[in-house]
Amino acid sequence: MSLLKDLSQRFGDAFEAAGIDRSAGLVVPSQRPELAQYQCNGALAAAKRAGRNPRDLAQAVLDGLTDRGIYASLDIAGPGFINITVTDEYLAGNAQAMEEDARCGIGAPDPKLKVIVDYGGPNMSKSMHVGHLRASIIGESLKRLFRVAGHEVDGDIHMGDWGMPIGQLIIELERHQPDLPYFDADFTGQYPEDSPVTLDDLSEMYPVVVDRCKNEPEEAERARQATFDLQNGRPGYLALWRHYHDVSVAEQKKDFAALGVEFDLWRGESTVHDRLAPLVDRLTEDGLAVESDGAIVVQVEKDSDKTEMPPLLLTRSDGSYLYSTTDLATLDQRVEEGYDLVLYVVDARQGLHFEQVFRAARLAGIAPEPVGMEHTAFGTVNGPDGTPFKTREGGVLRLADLMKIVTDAARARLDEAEIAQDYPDEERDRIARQVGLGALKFGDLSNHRTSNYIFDLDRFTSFEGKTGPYLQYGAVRIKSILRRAGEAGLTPGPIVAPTVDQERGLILRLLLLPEVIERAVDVRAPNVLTEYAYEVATDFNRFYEACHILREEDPIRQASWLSLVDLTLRVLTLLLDTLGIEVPERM
RNA sequence: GCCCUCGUAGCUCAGGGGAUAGAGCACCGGUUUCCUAAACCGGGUGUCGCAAGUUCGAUUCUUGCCGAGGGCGCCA
Repeated sequence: MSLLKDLSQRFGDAFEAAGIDRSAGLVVPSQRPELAQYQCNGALAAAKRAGRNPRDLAQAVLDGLTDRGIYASLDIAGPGFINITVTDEYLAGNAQAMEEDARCGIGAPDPKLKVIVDYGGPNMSKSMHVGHLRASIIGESLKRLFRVAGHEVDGDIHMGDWGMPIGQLIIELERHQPDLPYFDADFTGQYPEDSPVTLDDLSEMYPVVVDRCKNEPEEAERARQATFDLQNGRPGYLALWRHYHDVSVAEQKKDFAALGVEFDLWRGESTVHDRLAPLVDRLTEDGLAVESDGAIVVQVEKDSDKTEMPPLLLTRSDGSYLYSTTDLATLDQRVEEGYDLVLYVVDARQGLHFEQVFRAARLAGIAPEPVGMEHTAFGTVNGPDGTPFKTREGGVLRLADLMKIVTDAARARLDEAEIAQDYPDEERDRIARQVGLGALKFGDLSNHRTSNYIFDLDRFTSFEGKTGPYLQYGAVRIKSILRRAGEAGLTPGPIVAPTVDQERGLILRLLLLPEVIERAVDVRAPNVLTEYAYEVATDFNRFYEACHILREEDPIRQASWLSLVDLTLRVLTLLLDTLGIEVPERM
């Protein structure tokens, strides 16, 4: 059990003995570290409900505490705060228990959930730009976070591969190469095995055709028709779709791998295409889906709505399907597969869409009440003018280019460091990539998920202060110590009571890990982890300055410190890994 | 018009019913015969957008207003 849970239980017992609900015993880290290590505020809130004096109640709680030997001091402050400081022996015992636990004290979740994280995947045909950065790394981080917390988790890219963009790309290719067999409805032979286009071709074609469809209604109509034909199984279009799909996936697998993003499932809208018609039929038979202006819709408004809620569109008036349809069908599939919680890591601007889909899913019984559906929204990356970021040339910044910029900056920093001179080129390249990506990911993830933030290249290419590399550097320092200690034949031993402030501070920090993980899971926010990881690294760096492990003469103390930094390294590595940040061996 | 998100230090951002609201950057200064100085130590700044309300206590919750961004049936 974590230290905070242990203390909370002890105080809960004492509150119960005083006739108050045990939940009042919640113990949290002190907001005034110079006064105490922990505090319990329960007496304040409980006293007024019970009609008692807060300070008297706090005193009664203190009187009712058992095992008083673990406390170094207990006192009542101000209107009724209980300030708690524990003994160094108690701290050491908790740290030792954490060091011995394979999960660093992170408890099992209750209940354990089967979770699917939908990263709001990219459309086919588009190479990734900075806009995709947030969905990818926030989604990846949340997936890892839930896994670390003990849940069963799958990450699904959920590609946008069955909607209007495909129809648009079909008519655009036909415009360029009308003689290809895919466009001949009467063609009965074998379609070519090789794709007629590369992803670069698709990337070029896409904005052109989107623009034309916007300005020319007849082109938009053709794209709609092509989408409809594809969705209804026209063989040439299906064959072409397969090519589009394969070249897109091949490229995206490379991009995501370079970014360190690993999907368990490479599904997409097309995965559920067989379920679309039956789903619409079913909802129509149930009377839930109705015809409206030629389209089929589900009315999702509630009496409690303060404003009109537009219906969810299941089909266009031509009978073709939209992403609402595929999202609903995908949800249907996920519930069948036993997922308890679905997280949609998608741009906040799609909030209304998800509200509609979730409501329709509840109404239709697709997702019964216990199944959680959440739009884990994230904000936009803006330029200095407050609107979505564009490069100086007015285009989008490609993700691959951004990664090169940060890697080059890290390499330049490495060149300045004398210590890196003798590293093999291969290792230097790897370090540059790890550090650059570390800066990039930490910089992005340390913003709160939902807030829009201003794109600042300097933030992603600076490696000092509150940055990813600061954390990596802390971990590297520990690896160096452990390496040298090993060479000197030193071995870690039991963690003993701390005697130095910086040592005590580090232990106090490390012991908070289980609650930090819980909090991050609760609010689905990686920045809870970045904040804590920075504090851990800072506390370690202070300890490092104050306590010279290899030079320490007392072998008991030295062995204890080796265990302490080993635990620190495990915690840091766990946090960085959850953030998707790698730790080099040296830097 | 309605709905959603946001408004915190010069800049970029955290935080959150509790005591004295934090960090990085920037600026000034200090630390290296010692485990990696991508580090550490010191130096100061706030009408927490404005106004009411709930509360023993509000920057945090509620409402209204102002400002920014976004969304509102056949795009995703």
